[in-house]
Amino acid sequence: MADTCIVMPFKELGHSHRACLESALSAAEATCHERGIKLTRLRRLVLELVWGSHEPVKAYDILDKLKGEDFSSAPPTVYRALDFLQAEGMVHKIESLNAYVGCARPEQRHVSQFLICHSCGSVAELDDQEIRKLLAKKAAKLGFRIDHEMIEIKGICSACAEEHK
Amino acid sequence: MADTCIVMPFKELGHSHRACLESALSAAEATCHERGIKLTRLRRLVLELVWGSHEPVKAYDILDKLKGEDFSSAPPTVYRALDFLQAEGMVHKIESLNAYVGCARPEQRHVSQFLICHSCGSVAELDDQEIRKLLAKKAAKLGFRIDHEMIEIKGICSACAEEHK
DNA sequence: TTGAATATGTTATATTATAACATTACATTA
DNA sequence: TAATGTAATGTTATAATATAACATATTCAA
Repeated sequence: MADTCIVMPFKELGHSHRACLESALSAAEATCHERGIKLTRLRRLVLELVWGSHEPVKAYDILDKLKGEDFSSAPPTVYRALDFLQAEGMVHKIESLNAYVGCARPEQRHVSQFLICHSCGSVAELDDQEIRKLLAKKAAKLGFRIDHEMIEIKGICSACAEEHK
Repeated sequence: MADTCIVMPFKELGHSHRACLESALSAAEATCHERGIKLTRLRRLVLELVWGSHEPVKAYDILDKLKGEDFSSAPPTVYRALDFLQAEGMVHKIESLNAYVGCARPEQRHVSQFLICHSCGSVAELDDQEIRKLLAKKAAKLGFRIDHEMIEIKGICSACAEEHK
């Protein structure tokens, strides 16, 4: 199964979230620079807040946290920043949760499959060509042309399964 | 690809929606009878409204249509009916649209993959074992135990593709 | 330095969904 | 059939999510 790219694994033991966050921020900076777009202070801050954990973050929770900063904390502020970050692949929206997760690989456009642990709430992101190919094949069989795929799988991650054994 | 069960195809030329609706309602009646649960007048009406078309229907649109009937048209009325219908497999929620579609096979529990045409808005439903198996394999590889899968694919159905040729 | 484009602020409101408690309908059985 | 319990629905209020529309500020190129 060399086709499975794990864009973001479930958090492992000894995960340094500080390093994780910093790497995500530099990837975002680099990508913006490359694309000639701006990671403004607001956008960067929202991105940091989304990256606060590996659990999906809600727009209004971000909004609350913005209150400590010198930004307007009216809804459009955060939704606009999220729209930008989404469009640039720096965050993904989890549709079934109305929440957002950071993406570690904004520079590389990809199609994600999300695994969501409903015990610890954390999310892993895959970019699996085999899954995509199979879906494409099935769709083609029906004459359907795919533009966008939403795949969100809920269950229990291995760490949580261990714990409750 | 004998593994692909098309629970609900895209609407075909000459589709008789009257027959389609009636068949869905009898399937619902039969399933309720079998399970010893009640398809009350309200639930039946909401189910009919969801089955008004092959396009996902919004809760508040159903609510508006309830206004003509002698039911309360406060939100809980419709959400409760939808919750019941969902739990019994008579409707499915399309998470990426916050909307509901009818299911023609409530008697047979299944896992759906939805194809959503963003030109005509209509939805097809598959229950494809090959897709499920592949996802199960990928998840197992990561020690993830799947409880629930949401697969919503957006694109252009063949009829719409023909039309815009 | 001015004008166009982009980004953010602000106010209001739309949309989606649930909590909490009251009432009604209905089936069971004493 | 009256009493009782459960399921279903009604009602009021509010929570949670998201966008419209217009105002202001910033940036940057001409």
